[in-house]
Amino acid sequence: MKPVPTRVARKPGRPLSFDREAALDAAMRLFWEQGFEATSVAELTQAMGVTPPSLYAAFGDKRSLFREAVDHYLGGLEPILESIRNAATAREAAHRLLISAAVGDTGEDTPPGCLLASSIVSSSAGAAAVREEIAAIRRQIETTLRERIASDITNGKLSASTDAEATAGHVFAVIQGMSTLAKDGAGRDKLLRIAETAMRCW
Amino acid sequence: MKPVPTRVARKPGRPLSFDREAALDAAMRLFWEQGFEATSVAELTQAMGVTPPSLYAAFGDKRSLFREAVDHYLGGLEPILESIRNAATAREAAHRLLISAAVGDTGEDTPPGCLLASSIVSSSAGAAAVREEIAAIRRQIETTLRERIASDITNGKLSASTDAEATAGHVFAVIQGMSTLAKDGAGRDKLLRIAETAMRCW
DNA sequence: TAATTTCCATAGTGATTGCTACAGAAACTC
DNA sequence: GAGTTTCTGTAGCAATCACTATGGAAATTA
Repeated sequence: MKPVPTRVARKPGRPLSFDREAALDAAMRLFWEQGFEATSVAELTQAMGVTPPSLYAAFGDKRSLFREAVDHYLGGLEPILESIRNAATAREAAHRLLISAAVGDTGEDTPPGCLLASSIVSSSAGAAAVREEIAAIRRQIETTLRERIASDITNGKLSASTDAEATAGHVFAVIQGMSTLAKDGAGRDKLLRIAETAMRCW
Repeated sequence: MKPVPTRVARKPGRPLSFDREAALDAAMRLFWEQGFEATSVAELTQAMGVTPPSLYAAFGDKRSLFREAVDHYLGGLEPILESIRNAATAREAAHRLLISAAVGDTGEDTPPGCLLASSIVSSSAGAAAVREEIAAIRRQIETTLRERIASDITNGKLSASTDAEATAGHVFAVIQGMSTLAKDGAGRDKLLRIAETAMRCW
């Protein structure tokens, strides 16, 4: 059998005239800074360097673009959950989450705060469905941490009197809160010290 | 001199046909639930039982109404700051703040979460000024708590190695975060246990 | 080159945004 | 009652919202 010539998988017709990844990154930054509802499609097209029809052809509607931006921000949800499950101890998992949040909230060339924590905390009735999607992601991370804590309790690594739900909830509350503090002007050093303070209750 | 008859201070002309306080309360609840930007004036007028011209005559514009709603929510900022300053210890002040937040975030006939914490965390460029006003209130409360902690350090009630800024920031982060957790479905019991967990780092 | 396929720019859709002009109704003072 | 003052309801303002129909340009394959 003659080998089929390795054809470059190229679709017929005119190719995209813009860098899809770069455009998505620009959209992510805008959502990160202003939130989902406060960011208009007009602002998005301008920041992405793309006209409205191209945006809708490439990303669907505003909600789909936002979902993709969130995924682009997280770099996939599953790796995050896995890193929690695979940490040596629950305490270390929590510690890493807090430090990552503090650092991520105060990047030099990214908006302050956390996209996941701040882009839809309140919403109009119309955007309630989008809000719930993001809330589900937040809850998934929290749940995974709670299960990791519960696992350490069973293994004896943590005191049997530990309240897994409250401990995970506390870590998560601090993460959410640090995002607002960052948006209100707090710097990386302060956030890192808050993270260390939060770890003292373990 | 004949005493001037104690005249009831009544303005001439037709009086307001609606209860200003009740209308403000309705507006507060809507802002509390949906946030500042996601709440439209049309929704407000409907919930308040008032037509647009009456709303604007009584409260100015949407921003002024929001400011008044925030004040109505807090019951004045100064009493809160005073209760922090007058607490027996900084620790007790923090404890009370956390418990009040947990309880306030989970009222039975009020929206979940905290108006101050969740109504403008992100905003469009146009509402950035309003956002900053609320951020200033948040910072004032945090600063007052930090000063109360610093005071206890000087008095020897707290270890000299205590990081006042990080400790106050931690309390504040938990308060902000609990609001999001409440909006995501957490109940009062869970929030109260998170508050107790947060106090363990003292 | 011809045919095909896809993308892009212009322009505009109806709906909603915060806000207000206008006219008339209502409650006051005298 | 007359006159004044203020509030209310209708109706609509320009601007913006998310989104799209259409015609033509561009890059492909054959």
